[in-house]
Amino acid sequence: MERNDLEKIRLEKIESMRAAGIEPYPTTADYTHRNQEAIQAFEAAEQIVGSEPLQATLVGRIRAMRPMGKIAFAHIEDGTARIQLFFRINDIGEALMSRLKEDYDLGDYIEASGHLFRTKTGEISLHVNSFRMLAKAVTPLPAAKDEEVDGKIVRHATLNDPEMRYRQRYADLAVNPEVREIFKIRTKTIRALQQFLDERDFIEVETPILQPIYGGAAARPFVTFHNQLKQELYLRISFELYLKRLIVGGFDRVYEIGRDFRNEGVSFKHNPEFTQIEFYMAYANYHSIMELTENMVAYVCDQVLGSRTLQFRGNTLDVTPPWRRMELRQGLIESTGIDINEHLTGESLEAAMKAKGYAFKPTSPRGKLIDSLIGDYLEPSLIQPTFLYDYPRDISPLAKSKPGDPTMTERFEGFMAGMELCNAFTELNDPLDQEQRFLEMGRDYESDDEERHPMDEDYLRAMSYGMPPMGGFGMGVDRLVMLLTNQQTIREVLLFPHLRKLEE
RNA sequence: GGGCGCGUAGCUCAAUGGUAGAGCAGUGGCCUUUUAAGCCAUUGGUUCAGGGUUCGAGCCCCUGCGCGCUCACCA
Repeated sequence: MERNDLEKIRLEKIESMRAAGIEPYPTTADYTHRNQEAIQAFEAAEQIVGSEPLQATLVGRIRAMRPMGKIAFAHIEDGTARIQLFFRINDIGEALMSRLKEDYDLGDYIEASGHLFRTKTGEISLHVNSFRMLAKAVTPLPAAKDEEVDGKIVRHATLNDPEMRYRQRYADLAVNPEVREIFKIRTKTIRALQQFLDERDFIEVETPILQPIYGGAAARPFVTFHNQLKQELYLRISFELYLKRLIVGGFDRVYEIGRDFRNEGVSFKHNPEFTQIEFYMAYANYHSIMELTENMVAYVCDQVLGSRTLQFRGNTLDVTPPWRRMELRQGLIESTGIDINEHLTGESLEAAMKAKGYAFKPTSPRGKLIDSLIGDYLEPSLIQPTFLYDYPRDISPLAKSKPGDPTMTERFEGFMAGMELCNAFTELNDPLDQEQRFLEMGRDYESDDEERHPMDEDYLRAMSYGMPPMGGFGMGVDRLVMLLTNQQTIREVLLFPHLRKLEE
C-alpha cells in the first residue's frame, strides 16, 4: 500500500512507540462511562454539595488537540458524545507529557482516567492522571478541526467531495456528524414501520432473494448462476408473489422489509439495490390499505421526527391523515385535459397526446402511455400527500379488476413532494383471471423481452388452492427516508451507494 | 446510453497561456484553563491519465477514466 508523507510520519511514530515498549494496538480497552453517561453523571453529582470528585475512565477518538506547553487540551469522541480532556504536567509528569505530544495525533483512539471537573469556561472535562493509546491511526481523517456551537459539532474543511464521501463512507461518517444522523433516522424509520405492523398482528417474514422465476414488478432482473445445480437464478425484483403464497398458507398478515434488485438506470432516486417494504393483509381491500398507509406514515413521522410535518425541498409536507384522494382518471383530466376513458386503445390515446403536443414513446401500450402522462404531468404537482386511485388494468397485472369496469383495477399509488412513494391494490385472487393477465403481459411486452412478466405456474397453483381477498402494499423505504431527512438523492440515505468500479 | 459541467497539496479551495498558492492538517520552536487556542519558522504537487497545439499548458484541442447534474430508461 502506498503511503503519503503524513502517513509515513505516523508509521514512524508507531515504530518509536514500540521501541519504547508501548503497544499502539492493545487488545483491551477499559472505561467506566460512555462519554454521554459521564457528562450526565457529573451534572447529577454537581447538584450534591460537597460530593467527592467523580472518577472516570473514558475512551474515544481524538478530534481536537491543543497542546500549550505544560498543559494540553484534547477533545475525544465516542458513539455518544464529545468530551474534553485536560492534561497537566503536574499530574502526569514530564515523560507522559512528551509522549502525548510525540505519539498522539488526531484520529487516534485513547483511553484516559482521572476525575471530572469544569474548566474556567465551564466546560465539563476529564482531568487526566493517566492515559494510553488504544489504536493508532495511520491515515489522517479528512477534516481539519472541530468546534462546538450551541451543542452542535461543527467540523471545518471537512470531506466534501461526494465521490470520496460515498467511496470512503467510513471517513465520511467519521468526520460528518450530520451524515451519521441520517442513518440513525433510517434505522428508526425501519424500527417504526416494524412496530406499527407488529402492533397490528402482522408477522415479519423472509422470502427468497435468489429466485428461479422473478416477478411482482416490471423490471429487468440481475441474473446469476448456481454452479452445482447448473441453474440460472434471478435476484428478486419484488417480494410480492412469495408473500402472497404465505397468505394462501394461512398467515393472514405478513410483511417483509428487505432488498430488491433492479438492473436498470441509476439516478437520484434509483439504486440497483434498494430497500422495500411490502405487506399483505387478508380480508382488506385498497380502501382499508389506504387508511393503513396514511396512519403508518404518520406513525413513522411521530416516532422518528416527533412531528407530522416535514420539510422537503422547501415544501412543508403535512402527513396527518386523511390524505387527499384523487381518482387517477380525474387527476389526468385536470392535469392534461385527456380523459383516458375516451381512449381505450393505445392508438387512440397516442393520437390524443399527439394532438396536445405531449411527449410519448411511439407504439407504447396504452398503460405505458398513461404511466408517462402521470409521470410527466400529474406526479410533479402532487406535493402534499395524495393517493391516486383506480389504475388501468394493463399496467396492473396483479391487481383485482374494478367491479363494473373491466379496464380498471382497484389500485392506488401514494405521492408526496412530487415523488411516487408507494403502490398498493386489492390483490387479484382469481386464478383464471391471473393466468389471463400473465398471458396478456407476455403479449404486450413481447417487443421488450427482458421486462415482460414471466408466467409463474407455481404462483397460479398457490392461488388455485384458494386465496382470500386481500390488500397488498409496497413502498420504497429509501424514498421515505429521503423525505424524512430532506435529502435530494437516494445516495445520501444509502450507507454504501453503488458506484462504478475504479480501474486499479 | 446522450447532453452539460467538474477533477490542483492529506482536507477545503485559489491561480489572463508566462516561476503552482492560501487556510487547516503535518514538522520544529515558544506557551500552565484552551476550545477552529495563539505566536514564530517550515515541509509538502506526476495539477485524474495519455496524446496534441504552442517558444511556453493547471488553463486551449483530442482520447480515456471517475464523479455530479440532466435526458432516456425505470410499476
